[in-house]
Parts: sequence; structure tokens; C-alpha cells
Amino acid sequence: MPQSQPPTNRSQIHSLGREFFARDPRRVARALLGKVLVREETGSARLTARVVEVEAYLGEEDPAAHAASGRTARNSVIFGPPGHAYVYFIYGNHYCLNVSCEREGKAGCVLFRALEPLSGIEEMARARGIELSGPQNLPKLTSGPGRLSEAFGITRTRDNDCDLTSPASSLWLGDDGYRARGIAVTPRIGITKAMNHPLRYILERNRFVSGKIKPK
DNA sequence: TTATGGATTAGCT
DNA sequence: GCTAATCCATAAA
Repeated sequence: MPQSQPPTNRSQIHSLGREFFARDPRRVARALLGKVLVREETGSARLTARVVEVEAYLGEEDPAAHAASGRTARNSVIFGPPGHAYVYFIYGNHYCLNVSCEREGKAGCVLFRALEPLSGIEEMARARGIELSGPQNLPKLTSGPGRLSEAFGITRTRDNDCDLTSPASSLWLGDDGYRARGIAVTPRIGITKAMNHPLRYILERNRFVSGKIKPK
């Protein structure tokens, strides 16, 4: 099964500029596949993981988006400048990470649904409370929006509105030179409105994509 | 002030 | 396959 390779010691990760996010969430979502989410804090191992599954949420015209009911205290980040983290708490248990898109004043974001762990795997397992008994457990670390947030220690208090374009932030997004190939588009998962729009983007045949494997 | 249900997950049948 | 867990933003009153 084809897997992307971890970066070597020499591989550089460079941050994505503000302009990367200042466009339609559908374009940002597609472009984010293959990019790298980085968590780094002094005194802790650096965590990195590749983006393999995302969903686009549009503006106030998208009934499934949090922006649908207009700007509120909770969702104000997605109306703000592009490239910032929108973190919300769901089902009493889980945080979900998004990045704001579009120019300031216009709503739109991309939800991170699954990552492929690259470095800091032991730390992610500890954060998830999982014993790593082999590679078959790896997807349990970061396959699913709630899981990846837990693996990266993402909470609303800590990370909401964090600038994901800046390597000075403890959480940011970068490009390590990997080029995504084989992108598939499907309807979004877990929503009850606007369910039939193709707004979920995945790396085909990547084992870290969330959800059941469709028999073929 | 109270009620409702959700961009989920884990554990059980 | 089914559902409990568990919080809080939002809507309704």
C-alpha cells in the first residue's frame, strides 16, 4: 500500500503564506492535502503529521457551516483574517481544528479530518492514551477530527485564533516538498444539512483517511 | 431561563 | 450496527 515517506532530518518545512488561505475554501482544501501540521513548543518534541483528509465549509450560504447563522462569539474567527485556527468543541468530548479562509470579513474554513503521523509519534500516542503495539494502531492516533486534535493537544482555549501561517506559533502549517497525487472528492461526513455537496477531499488509497473502507 | 442537538468517538451487541 | 458519554452555543420562551 502506497504511503508517503517521513521527512528526512534534512527536510525543511516552510510555512504557507497568508495568500495561500485568502481564497475559496474548496481551493484551499485541495491545496492543503499533502501539507504538514506542526506543533512545536520549547521543552517538547516536535510533532508533525501530513494532511490526508479535509473538508471545505463555505460562508453564510452553506447550511452545514457554522457561519450559516452569522457571526457570533463562537465562530468569529472564520469571519476574520485567513490562516487562523478555528477550534470548536463538539459532542461534549472533542475539539475540531479548522483554518480560516477568504479575505477578512468573508466567512469560510477548512476542517482537518485526518493526518498521517510523521514525527513525535510516541508523544501523540501518549496524548491519545494509546499503547502502540504495532503499525496497525497508527491510524488511531490521528484518523478523525477529534482524534487528531487530541494527538496534537489542541483545545479552544489554547489554540483558537492561533496564526497558522507563522512558524513562531506553537501550531502552524507548512510544506515539506511532498506533492499530493491522487485526490478524491466525496460528500462531507457527519453533517445533517447540505449533505450531498462534494466538499470532502482525501488522498486516495491513504490508510490514514478516516471512515470505513468501501469494499470494491 | 430552559431545551435541544451537534463538522465524534469508543465500546458493546 | 447501536448508543452512551458529556459540554456548550444557540434557539426558544
